Amino acid sequence: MPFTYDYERPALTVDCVVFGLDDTDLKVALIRRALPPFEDAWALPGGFVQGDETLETAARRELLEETGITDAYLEQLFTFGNPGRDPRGWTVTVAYYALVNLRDHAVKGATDAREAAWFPLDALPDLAFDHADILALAQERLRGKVRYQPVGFELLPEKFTLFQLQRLYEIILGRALDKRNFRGKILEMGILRETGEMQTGVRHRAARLYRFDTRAYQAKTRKGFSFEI
Amino acid sequence: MPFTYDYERPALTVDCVVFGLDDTDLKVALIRRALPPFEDAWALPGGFVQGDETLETAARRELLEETGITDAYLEQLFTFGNPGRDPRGWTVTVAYYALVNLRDHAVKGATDAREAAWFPLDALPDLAFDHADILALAQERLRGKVRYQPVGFELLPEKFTLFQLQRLYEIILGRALDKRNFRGKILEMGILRETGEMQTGVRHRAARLYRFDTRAYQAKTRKGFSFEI
DNA sequence: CCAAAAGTGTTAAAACTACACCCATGA
DNA sequence: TCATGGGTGTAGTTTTAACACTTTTGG
Repeated sequence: MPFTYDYERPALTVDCVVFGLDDTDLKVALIRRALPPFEDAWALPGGFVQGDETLETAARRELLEETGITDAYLEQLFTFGNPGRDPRGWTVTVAYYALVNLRDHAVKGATDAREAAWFPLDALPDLAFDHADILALAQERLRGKVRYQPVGFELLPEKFTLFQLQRLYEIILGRALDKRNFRGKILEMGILRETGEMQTGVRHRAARLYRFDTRAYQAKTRKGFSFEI
Repeated sequence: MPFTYDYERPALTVDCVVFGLDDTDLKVALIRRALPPFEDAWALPGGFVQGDETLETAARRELLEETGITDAYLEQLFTFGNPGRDPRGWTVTVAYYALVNLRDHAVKGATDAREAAWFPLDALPDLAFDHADILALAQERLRGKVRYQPVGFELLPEKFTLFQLQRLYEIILGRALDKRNFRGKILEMGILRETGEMQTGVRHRAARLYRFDTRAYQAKTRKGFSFEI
């Protein structure tokens, strides 16, 4: 059943840049395309938006269908609409970026009979369409955002050590941070709560586990506090 | 000549939130709609994107056609695609915000036989579609952006006094700033150049006129400088 | 002479930076 | 016993915030 319009209309897609963090790297989830164009090339998970869903709903749906990821932190990044960005014709894509923790979303992805894998940012394959541009913009946005909003926690498990948090910032910002200064500053903010639990199964002294205290953060934010690393 | 597709496609529009600054207020350019839906209601300037132009090109074209504004600072804001946001059917809009100085773009706008006018942000009329949401988001984005990037200058004439610049920040941020601290900080940055000229036609002591020094800013930025008010 | 903004320094408090050692644990 | 991170305090420096008066100009 075809659709007919008086004027030319674009195809509308969403694409997701999914960041995950492991012990040493920031990684991105990519899928291998099963169909032309760019058949067999790696690409961002994404697909066509349906007329009865919001853009964010479409992004979450595609994320689930193509990588098995649910409940990710998701935020709109930018809309790419250059003529010529898709060889099939006029296609506009609304790009999102997502933050997940790699432990929970470790090896899923083959759900939709498509191959999916995590790639470290410094060893990316060639990407389909203008997905390399989208990814570069997402990385830049993440670097900017992480300093002024507590989004980094989305990349960690619910309970985490201060060292994990520090390493997260070091990886994203690309520079070393001073341990004592970092710990002092972040604890001073009063937006972490001790869980009372300790790390287990590590081959060094066990660290305290903290949790991000959303309520405290929101309360402080209303009183003029602003997060900054 | 109709266009036929296998799947449903959205209509794609751009909308522009154009900010202008006068002596006391931040204002927004609105146009009065000539056609249904929302006939005679005030709305953001904008319109349909064509298949052979970029999104930004479309935004600039609509801005020119509907308000006569050219050469504005323009930046993509957010894409709104909720089903139901347009009573005519599935319509996705890529919103931009623009910064212009009101002196140069004072009373134009009636170009396209449409009524256009500047409204202060605290006395807005009811707006068509979800344009009130778009405008609110643009204002929030501007408030955030202006502190970390030197975009405020786009709202001023090319040559401006330090007092004009300070008032700009006071208006956008909504709080008073200390004169000596502000002047010290901004001059310290080394991104303003004295023009050697003075204000004329004011009924008080004439102030020095400065110009934003793009080259100095870029050079400093490459060396790690980062703008912050 | 009045109103309005121009222009100009200092000081106290707060925030930031750099820096080093002992402790606990599992391999 | 060794490697790995856990955990802790201080001093010097820099940045920020608060604060008031004289000057110039046009009306």
